Amino acid sequence: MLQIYNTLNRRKEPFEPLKAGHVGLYVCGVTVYDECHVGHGRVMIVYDVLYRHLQAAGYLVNYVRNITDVDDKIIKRAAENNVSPSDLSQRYIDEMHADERALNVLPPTHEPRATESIKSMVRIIGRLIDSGHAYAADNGDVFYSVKSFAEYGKLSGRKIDELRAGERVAVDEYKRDPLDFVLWKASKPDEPSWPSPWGDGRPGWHIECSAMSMDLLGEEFDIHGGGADLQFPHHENEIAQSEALTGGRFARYWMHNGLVRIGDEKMSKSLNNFLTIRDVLAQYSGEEIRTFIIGSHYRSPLNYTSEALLAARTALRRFYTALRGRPVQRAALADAHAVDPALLDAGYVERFNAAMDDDLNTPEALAVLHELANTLNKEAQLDSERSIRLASTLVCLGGRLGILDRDPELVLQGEGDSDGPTAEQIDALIDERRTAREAKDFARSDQIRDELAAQGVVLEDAGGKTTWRRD
RNA sequence: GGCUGAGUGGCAGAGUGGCUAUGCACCGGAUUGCAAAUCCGUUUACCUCGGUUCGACUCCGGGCUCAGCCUCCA
Repeated sequence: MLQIYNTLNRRKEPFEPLKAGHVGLYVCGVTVYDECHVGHGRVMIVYDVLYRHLQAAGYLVNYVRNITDVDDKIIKRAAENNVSPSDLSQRYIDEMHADERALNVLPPTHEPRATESIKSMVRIIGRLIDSGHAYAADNGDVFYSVKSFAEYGKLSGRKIDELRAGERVAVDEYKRDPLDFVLWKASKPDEPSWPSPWGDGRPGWHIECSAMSMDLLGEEFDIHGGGADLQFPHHENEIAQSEALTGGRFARYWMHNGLVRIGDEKMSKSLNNFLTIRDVLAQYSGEEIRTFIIGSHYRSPLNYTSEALLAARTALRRFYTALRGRPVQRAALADAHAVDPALLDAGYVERFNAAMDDDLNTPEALAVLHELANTLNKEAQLDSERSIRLASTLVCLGGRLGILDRDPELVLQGEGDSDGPTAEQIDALIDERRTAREAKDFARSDQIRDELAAQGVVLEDAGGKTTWRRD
């Protein structure tokens, strides 16, 4: 049974969905004013792995991940670039989708944009004002009254008094209390705006997620996820708005992924120390990035280093080497819910599931795959029944993590790699080398191997045959 | 200052109140014409000080160090 660490209670809890067999999952997506960086990539991948695991466990998952496409930064960046905010956000949405494809991230069930749910936001804000949880200020802004919600702080473990003592909240003359946050922002003349009972304006960030999640998942739903940096104030505010509105529970399980660091510091736009997914893709494959991400537990901080990326590359090469030449019925494994158990090794599947059920312990799951690869390597015969079953298990379980779904031959031979000799040239040299070896002309044979090695091509003689791969 | 969380072998990174994590690296061996890949074996741990316990890296408390949040942030 799946256990999830619930930030609300600070412990692992058995996952019990509201409605048997169904899961409503909401994840805070990105604000689209720039390219996605590795930290965004981690969110995409972590919840993609959760999505895949839930599906494999037989759940019908309604996975919602929003797009914030109205925001101060978008407006500012659009003005700088002399384009409309909607053109700017559309451009970065397209780029985000390209990044996701490169990282083998499945599209969520719904990907709502904030600008498509403005009516819901206005309705919610109106009700919050009616019930005394919000107030309209004289300048057209609407604020949420934090002290009107007794449980404020329950997610992040803060108390209103302590926050107040911090004295770091910006003072705003229109706020009744410095802790209050904006639900609706009056717009300036040249900014995007929508009509509302409080004048033309646009929504605050926090209300967007409450509106979109409730629109698509209902007032109460199963899992809400996002980066650890959103815990406070964003998620705290979502809870305050939503539970004040409905009087009931909002999300039942709160999941927070750890942040990506670089040089022991959080990778972020504001620190300007980020690498975009695109930057990294110039050097490493999406699958390598993905393997790097799932190599640590999702709640831990993760340091970005080239050593770690190279380690991920090595790990993948080991898996693909183990799979090379072994027949696998890929088609039969494609549908995660409907794999015939007879095709798989029950022991490894069980260990893998146990790791994943333990709050998505992907490093442990990966360790199981390494042991599986080891067992597979010991099975000398490529097409024995056992070999096929083990290889199928490796591919199937790898697929649950979103890796190992490519043709080993193509991966090892550097699919799409344009530098270096062509496959035909390599094959010709291998032929020549074989002739030399048969004549015991090892000088020539080694010369050919060295020349290819210098061009990044590694030859391997095994079982009387020579195979090659690009390094 | 307050609130979270973390400190594991050369590196990355799981986990457990007493039993091999795993991968990379290192060393030795098998295999190979030599390599590569693979297999086998070996070495190196649990921040610190107390407490609980027959026994703690694992539980409890103090300390130290680090990170995140308290302002937009995945």
